[in-house]
Amino acid sequence: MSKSNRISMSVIRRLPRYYRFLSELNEQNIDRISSTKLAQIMNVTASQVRQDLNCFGGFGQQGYGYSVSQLKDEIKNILGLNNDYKAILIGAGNLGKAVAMHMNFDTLGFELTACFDNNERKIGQQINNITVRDEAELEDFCSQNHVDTAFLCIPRVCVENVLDKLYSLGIRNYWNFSHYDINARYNDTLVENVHLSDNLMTLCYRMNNNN
Amino acid sequence: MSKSNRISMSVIRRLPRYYRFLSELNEQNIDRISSTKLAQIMNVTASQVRQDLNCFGGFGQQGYGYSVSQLKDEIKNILGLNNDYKAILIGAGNLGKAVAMHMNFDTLGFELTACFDNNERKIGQQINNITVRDEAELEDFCSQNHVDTAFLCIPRVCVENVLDKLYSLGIRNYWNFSHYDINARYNDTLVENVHLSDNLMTLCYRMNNNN
DNA sequence: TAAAGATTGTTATATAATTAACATAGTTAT
DNA sequence: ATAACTATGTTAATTATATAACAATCTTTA
Repeated sequence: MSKSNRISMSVIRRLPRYYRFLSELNEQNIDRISSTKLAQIMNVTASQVRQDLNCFGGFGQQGYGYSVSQLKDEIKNILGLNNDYKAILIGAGNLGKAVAMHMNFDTLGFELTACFDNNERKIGQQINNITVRDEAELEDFCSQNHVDTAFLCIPRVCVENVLDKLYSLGIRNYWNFSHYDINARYNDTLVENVHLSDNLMTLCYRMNNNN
Repeated sequence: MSKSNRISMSVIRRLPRYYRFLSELNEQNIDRISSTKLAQIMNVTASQVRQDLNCFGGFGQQGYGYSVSQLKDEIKNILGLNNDYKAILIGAGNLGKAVAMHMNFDTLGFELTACFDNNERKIGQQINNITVRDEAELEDFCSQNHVDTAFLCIPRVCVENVLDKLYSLGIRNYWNFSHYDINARYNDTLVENVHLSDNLMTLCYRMNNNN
């Protein structure tokens, strides 16, 4: 984390991609790579690779390149994937379940510690060793357990209500699958949005204009 | 679609957001809005709003602003949401199910016409009036029915195999939830990726550096 | 161990995206 | 009908991002 003046979002959003490709190379027991080679594989320019990496420090060596496993670990550290941020999931519908079952949170810096829903039929269900709790227990749980992040997998109309509660309980970080604009209501929050329908609309546009 | 020389991806990816906010305004029976007002609501600059919209034509009127419902419809047309692209879903696991049940495809320019899985237990299940078919039927189905797009909700290791088949059947548009790099294998394809873990890693980074 | 080759880190250049400025044209109020 | 506003469309300026260039330095080989 040597020279972190202020890293641009463009760079930050590329880091997971570097991490993925380096992990693959590592699994293939390739222990050395040049920016040119890595750029080819990732379909970017070598310049970009070198500039991106140099935002965080000189991990390479002239005439040699980069050590795959070292670089992978560096990026893992930069991303902070060794963290153990406590997360709760709000909404145990299809999307919530998919998210809970599909992701390896422990390799992503998180631990899913609880799951809440307000639907009678969902409460009590098991998802990956976690029992779905009644949303009414949210306040109790959050005051008794440290919670860093909330994953919101509930319909847009339900968000405001839940968000106000979560915010009042001190939660400031959100992984948001709804279309509710969290930052507009609380601007001291940190939000990553997953707008699936936006993504699909973009595909639609591109299919129409084929580009 | 008047002055569509070449629209930048930055602009294209903002269109769904405009569409969402305009739809909201429309539901609130607000029939008129200025770029300044819209920009405030969306937390962007008025310049950007005007510039973005003017990529596609002069939808506003000096001294008045924009008609909300007209502008909404224009953007809907630009995005091509009136289309009826035939889509198939590959993978009826949690993620695939979530996607199938959660999205209103008809409002997004698509129609989900079939769903495939290679897991015995999944085959025959019903998802939103669609029966999960055996992946072995994929070839038959695609030759008997027109298919525009495939939604890939299968593990990375399974993609290559399925992709080769889909490509050979003429499918060139993909909504990809796996980490397989489709464009690297077939560069004449149109791909929108949903990389959930990349997104979560980004959140992790931002929590660490709180920005 | 010295010369040739490779590849980084970094600075300079080019391109893209965003924001600002403003003349033009329509709206509103009197 | 006219004057005072309002807000667009568009061009200009600024800022951000991506690419290219290259000197510095480590590696490899003979």
